[in-house]
Amino acid sequence: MPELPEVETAKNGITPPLLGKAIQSITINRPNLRIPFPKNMKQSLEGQKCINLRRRGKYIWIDFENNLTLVIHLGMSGSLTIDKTTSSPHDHVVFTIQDGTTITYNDPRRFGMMFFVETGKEHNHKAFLNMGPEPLSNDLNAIYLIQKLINKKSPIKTALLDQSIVAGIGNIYACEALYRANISPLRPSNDITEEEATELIIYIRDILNEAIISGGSSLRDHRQADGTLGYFQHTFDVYDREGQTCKITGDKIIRITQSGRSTFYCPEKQM
DNA sequence: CGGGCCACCTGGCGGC
DNA sequence: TGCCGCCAGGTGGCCC
Repeated sequence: MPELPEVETAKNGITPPLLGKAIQSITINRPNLRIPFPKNMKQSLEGQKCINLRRRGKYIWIDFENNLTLVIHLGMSGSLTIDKTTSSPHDHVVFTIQDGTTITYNDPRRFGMMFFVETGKEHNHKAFLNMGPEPLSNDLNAIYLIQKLINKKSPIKTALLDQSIVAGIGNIYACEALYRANISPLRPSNDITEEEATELIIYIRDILNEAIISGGSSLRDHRQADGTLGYFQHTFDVYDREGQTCKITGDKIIRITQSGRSTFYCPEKQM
């Protein structure tokens, strides 16, 4: 599921059942996801009360009373579900809350991960040390962005996927934001003007905010924590629309490959 | 050091 | 129907 809007949706979904409550028990069904589970994960969290939930980029941060923050990344196919009624071989971790509510982490491809950081020292961890600003905060602005792009020859689409430039943007929202901003994904990063950067940031924020309001995008049947489907995918302008017509120009949406990943765009609209 | 490529995994889909 | 290749919302290691 997981770019910023889907991660935000997942975090918001598990907040009501988890915030202010203690973990009663944890069942871990395999030794690892992309990396091994912390070997003390069960012992460290059982009986601990959750005191805050945060998000940084595509990572969820869950703070506990014992000064440990559980970091969860959903990889490509991870999801968190409250009181899941059907089980699957890919239900890797089940958190049972003090009132009996369960939160199940499911991840068929197992590209996700969980690890601990000391609360307040998150930024010392290598995952966050070099992470760029949150796109929905004022830390992302045109001056900053231009300065990051000025020495980059690689295409702007690739730069938007670089988490050290901006946090949380993935393949869908990079394509969609560039479409709205009328910027070709092929444009060299160092070719982007301050004016264009200003516009691009506005569209990045718009698209992420709209997706969050829609409950994120539900590709491949991915669901929100309460089991409902996000519906932002129905409003994609270019992503996964190869061969279909651009809603603005009427021309065909093209799919190309950049750095090994699909890019969708309208060559007539995006220059 | 920047950037491209590939590996990590499983599953769904289209083509033959 | 069945098999095979290709593709998938991410990240990071390796190699030029």
